[in-house]
Amino acid sequence: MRASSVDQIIIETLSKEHAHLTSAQVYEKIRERLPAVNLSTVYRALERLVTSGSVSVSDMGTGSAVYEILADGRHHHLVCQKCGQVLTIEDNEVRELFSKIQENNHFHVLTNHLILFGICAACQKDS
Amino acid sequence: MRASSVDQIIIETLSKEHAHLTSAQVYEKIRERLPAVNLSTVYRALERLVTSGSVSVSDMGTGSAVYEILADGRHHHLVCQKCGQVLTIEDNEVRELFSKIQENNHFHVLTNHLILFGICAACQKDS
DNA sequence: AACCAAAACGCAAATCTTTGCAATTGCAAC
DNA sequence: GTTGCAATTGCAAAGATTTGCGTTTTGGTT
Repeated sequence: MRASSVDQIIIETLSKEHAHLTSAQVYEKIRERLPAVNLSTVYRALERLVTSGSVSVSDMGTGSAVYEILADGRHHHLVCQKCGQVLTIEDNEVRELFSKIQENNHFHVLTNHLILFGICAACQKDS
Repeated sequence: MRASSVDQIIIETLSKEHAHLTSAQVYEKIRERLPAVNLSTVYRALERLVTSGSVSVSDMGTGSAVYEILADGRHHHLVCQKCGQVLTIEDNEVRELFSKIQENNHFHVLTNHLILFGICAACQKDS
């Protein structure tokens, strides 16, 4: 892989934001520095970064995928299907399962950002 | 929810197939019995069935989501990012994690079909 | 410095999925 | 049976993402 300026700027942007950004949001952000960049170039750069493991992509059920830098501690998310609330859970809650799956199946898990859908505590009470 | 004929036919179709079908494949199949049905109707019916828990949807990284009946024993998949091979793992390997997450976070997990990406044993040897 | 192959890019088109809206249908109460 | 309302549908358009292809850029080699 070559050092693409788009890749670098996306990493810098996502590192500064520390948030889930959609492709469109990433596109807008990096256009401040690369005004002529094309959206498909952003998609391809994001794909490279996800494959290389520096960025995570997740479908949180909002209609478009969201991207996030993976530099700081890994984490995962619980998305409430009723109220849309997003809970964050730490990686150690999940890593154990991944280890077992790796042992049992001789499969090296690369997925680094899990999204689980369900119902949060508050919405469970409501019903 | 009302008894939609499309919902019923999709369930019957997926039950017969016992496979991962794309929305386009579902569309073609049910057109044999409902020739005038619209693709967006199929999408909406699939969404209902997924929400109600009778069908699972997963992005296996093939460009389009795949749908599967959930009637028979639940299972999950490991997708090799090198060769594309799909391994099936049983629900008990995963249910334990879900239980812990439910306890720790008072969150009722509804996700019923997990897709984990990684590298299979064979491809690990190759590299 | 010139050259080459591979990687990245822009653009347009294709593909996949969702959505707004008006029309239709099914179910239940009357 | 008909009336009313909400769920479902078709259609067209919008939105999200991927892809083919010709061009440009990059990094390494001569």
